[in-house]
Amino acid sequence: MSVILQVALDTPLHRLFDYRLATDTPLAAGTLVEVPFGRTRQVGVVLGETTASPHATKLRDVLRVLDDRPALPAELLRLAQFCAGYYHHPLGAVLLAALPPRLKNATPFAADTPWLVLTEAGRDAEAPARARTRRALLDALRAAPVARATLRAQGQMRHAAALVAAGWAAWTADAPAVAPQPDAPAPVPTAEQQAALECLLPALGGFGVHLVHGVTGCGKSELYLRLIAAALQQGRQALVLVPEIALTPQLEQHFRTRFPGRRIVALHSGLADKVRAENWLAAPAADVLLGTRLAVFTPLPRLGVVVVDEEHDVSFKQQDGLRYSARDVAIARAKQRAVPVVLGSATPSLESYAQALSGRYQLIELKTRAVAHARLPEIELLDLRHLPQEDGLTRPARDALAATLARGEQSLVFLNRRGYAPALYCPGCGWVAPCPHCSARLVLHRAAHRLKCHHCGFDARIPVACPDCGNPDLKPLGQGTQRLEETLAALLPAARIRRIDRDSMQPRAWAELGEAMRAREVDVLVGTQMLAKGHDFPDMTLALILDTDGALYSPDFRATERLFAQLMQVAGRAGRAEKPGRVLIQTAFPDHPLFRFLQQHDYAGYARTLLAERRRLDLPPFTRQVLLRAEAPAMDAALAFLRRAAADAPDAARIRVFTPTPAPMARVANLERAQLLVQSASRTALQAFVRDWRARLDTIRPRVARWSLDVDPLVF
DNA sequence: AGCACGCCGACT
DNA sequence: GTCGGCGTGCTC
Repeated sequence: MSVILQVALDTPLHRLFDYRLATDTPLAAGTLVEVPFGRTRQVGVVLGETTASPHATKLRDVLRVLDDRPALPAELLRLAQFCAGYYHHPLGAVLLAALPPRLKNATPFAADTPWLVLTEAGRDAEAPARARTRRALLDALRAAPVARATLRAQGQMRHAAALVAAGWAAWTADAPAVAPQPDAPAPVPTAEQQAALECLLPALGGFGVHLVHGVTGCGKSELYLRLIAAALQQGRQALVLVPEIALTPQLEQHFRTRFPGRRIVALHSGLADKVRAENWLAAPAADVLLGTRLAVFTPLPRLGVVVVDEEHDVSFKQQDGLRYSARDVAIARAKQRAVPVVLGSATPSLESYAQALSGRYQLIELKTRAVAHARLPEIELLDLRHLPQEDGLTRPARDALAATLARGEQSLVFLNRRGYAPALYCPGCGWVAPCPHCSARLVLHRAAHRLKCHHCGFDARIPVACPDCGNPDLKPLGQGTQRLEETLAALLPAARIRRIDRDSMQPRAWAELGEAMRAREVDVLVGTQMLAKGHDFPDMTLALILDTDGALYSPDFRATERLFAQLMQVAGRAGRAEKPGRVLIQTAFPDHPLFRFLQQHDYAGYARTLLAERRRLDLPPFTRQVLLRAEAPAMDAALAFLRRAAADAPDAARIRVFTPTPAPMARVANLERAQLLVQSASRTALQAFVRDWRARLDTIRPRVARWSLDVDPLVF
């Protein structure tokens, strides 16, 4: 007998494809199959069966049912369905984006054995006293099975192999249920944490979004751990999302010491394809799944609670392909599964904060630092209108750096401009090196002997002379992190200086940096916004912030918002120990209201002010950002089309289209780029408008080269 | 997205 | 005469 299968494929086409399959037993929805598609082969997901197809004459046969890997559970199909609708992305593309790369590959995947477990013989085995690592591993196994990936990460594969060879341990596909091992004792909660727990614990068992707004060092993690412990106690699973790979190993370690008897699995893009597939397959049996944004699409049959740490972090947004926000998908998933989701941040995103103020999310505020004696740092403004600068540094800034070094403490210098200098200019005629592909200026990278465009990636050699007047004496203009590093080296010859920016950091160098900081091998950290997130350095007592002024009065109000969050995070880095921290900010606009809130460490006040400002400007609450890229004639046609569609929208929808910056068009890589905000007072009207408009965009001529929809709505 | 088909300009 | 540019259309 043969059936017709409806298969979702990874194409930009918003429809399913029908295939014939000779079979007697029905295939479950979610089963993976390999099918011929055009002249290629593709892995697809079976979503249904029919007996008749409108494409009966074109039907081709399924090549293979991929029964070496489990079918996607219904739970995940539902989540993908939501994402496809919400992000206007083809269902097949969503489903295949959710799958780890190795499982998208049709070549047979040997279901592996990710868990190392203790054998009967190993239970009472005694490892030689001298083999300390082996003994420790044996003890760890007595408590709980350990994942292969963990052993690999800890460089313990050799010892694991030795235990297996001795017959004391074995690799298995599923970690067997372990003898219940008590969770490690939790520290005594502060009164604030206790109050927060009294709100959160009863929320287990039902959907709700809880926004934990807590200052740096307030003990948010302890709150997560207690909530997760409670969920685990009920036999449920926890999903924990963090913004960066760099944060997963240390967090994993933290969880492992707190929950020695639990199965903890990590998932992020830094894992090798095979490990990632193994962990994805191991997730249904795990207790805690810890990972970056991609972990939000992992099967978790007993999901009990979701935690999104640093919820404001932009790393949760995927910027290409399926442009999703893992934070928002996490909320959708929690809603589908009727479990609570906890969003935590010292500087919540405005959209989350607005939801909390309106009462749709529960707001939990932690205002005191849990770390003993920790005080919030003093924030001082250095007025650039009155203080002269030398190489971008004022006298008080220099003195503070020298004094901090003399005390043997660490400093951080924040300058959000990588490269040597943001421009190269000719003192003879005023020429400034422009990017030939876009409207930006080229940035001087002196060490690499290049001029680079930070917008479109254009890259050229440094010219030997001015192309306009022939002057060979071209000068760097302004300060970049590389030049600042040079200046600081001259100013503080004894200091050990480390630069942290996209040019200096290999993707996974954070752990090493943390080590170096703790070992006091670094005196001064210089860097860009990369410094604004992540790690705590206990002996950092000075943060110096340079050149914020561009973002202060940027026409894009979101730039100012981002700046505040960054400054808040950087300020939080200073003075976590008993030593008081100092934050110095060089600015020509000390009267800007942002600084008043910053000095009072009042993020909530700042957020409220911004939200009030938006209301005053009568911005409709629901916003979607649309990015278009096209050649000029196509862009004109697309914009006209969009405006007409907005004008034609029914009155109830009140669709508004506007460009957020005075100069919305920037030339990037020879394409016009337009950034548009589409707004409406009604979320559903906006959703319908965008879907309709998107579908018709494909039909306008000349064609739009590329377009994309930003991931999440701004709401206030 | 890929990939082929097809219709016009500049080359050995 | 053909090589190849990218506009248009198709994939069960």
